[in-house]
Amino acid sequence: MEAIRDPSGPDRAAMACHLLFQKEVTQSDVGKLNRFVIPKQHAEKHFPLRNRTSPTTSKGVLLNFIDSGGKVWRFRYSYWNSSRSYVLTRGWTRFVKEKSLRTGDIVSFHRSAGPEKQLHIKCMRRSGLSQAGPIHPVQMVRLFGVDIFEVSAEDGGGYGGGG
Amino acid sequence: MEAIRDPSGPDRAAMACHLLFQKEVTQSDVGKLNRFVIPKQHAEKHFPLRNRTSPTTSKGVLLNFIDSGGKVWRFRYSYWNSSRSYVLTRGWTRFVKEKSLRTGDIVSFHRSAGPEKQLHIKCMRRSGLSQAGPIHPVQMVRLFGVDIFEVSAEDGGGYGGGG
DNA sequence: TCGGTGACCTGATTC
DNA sequence: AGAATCAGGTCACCG
Repeated sequence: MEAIRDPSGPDRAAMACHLLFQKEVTQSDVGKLNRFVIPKQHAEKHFPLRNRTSPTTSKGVLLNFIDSGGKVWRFRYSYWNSSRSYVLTRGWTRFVKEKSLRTGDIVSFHRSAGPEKQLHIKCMRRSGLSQAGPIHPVQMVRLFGVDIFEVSAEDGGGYGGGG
Repeated sequence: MEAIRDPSGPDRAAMACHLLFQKEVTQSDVGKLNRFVIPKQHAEKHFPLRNRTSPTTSKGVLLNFIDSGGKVWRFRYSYWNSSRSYVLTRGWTRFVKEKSLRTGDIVSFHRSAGPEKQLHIKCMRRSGLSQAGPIHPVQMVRLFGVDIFEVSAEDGGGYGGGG
């Protein structure tokens, strides 16, 4: 397994997703802190918590993401005033465990191109030619077609599949 | 420790303060734990957090202390259930750094005798005849007159200068 | 009572 | 040089 492109052609389901952003997970993201920090520029662009009518959405929201196997993951997403950072909290640790996420792995967030605007989450082993590729924790599902490097054409967040 | 009296006579500003208590700081007090443990008997006597109307002041309070140079230091003061201890947390590390506090140094807490009841904080190098005396981090201010050994006549805590 | 979660904090680093 | 970011921490609450 040396490339993340599937030589047989792009995965059709993946093709329907725009990449929003991806992040190399840190030790803290997969450790005992039970939270995943979303870099601010991505958070504010794709998962806005504030708007002009409600500038302080302090309690956060629940977001649903679909993984490569079709399983729905519901994460609590909120803003921490103290560190001025956006985080996924409740539900995140379960995802880390089931996917066996480790430091250096890549997690990517996507939104389906169709009218549903469903959010998707994918992950793959940390890069390195000998090991790059999707993580197959339980189910063997082919994923990560060419869309992994697609530049998102979407602007101005909003949730199609949240809550 | 016997050399902390200023032989030239009591400092007038210091005279206006009652000594509440003093503590020799530990490694933990000046290390990476970012907290200063206040011995329970002193904490409960001088900085009470609980009262009959509000038995659980879990969030703690902010206390202002004036140092020998007139600078105001605001510390968060709270009770940690896990260790059953009273601690200064937020703001403490900055004090440690600015004063160059080291293990064995003495930190003392005072309350002004006037109607304002302002809290004061002072510190001095660890004892040892060759080095006892006030710490002069930046400004050279004479401090620590005879009141250092004055027994506080105040009882029953309460904050004159907090928050 | 203890693990999961929420909120808060800080320093190194970056910008 | 001051402000912002965020990785890596803390403790409190709750079931």
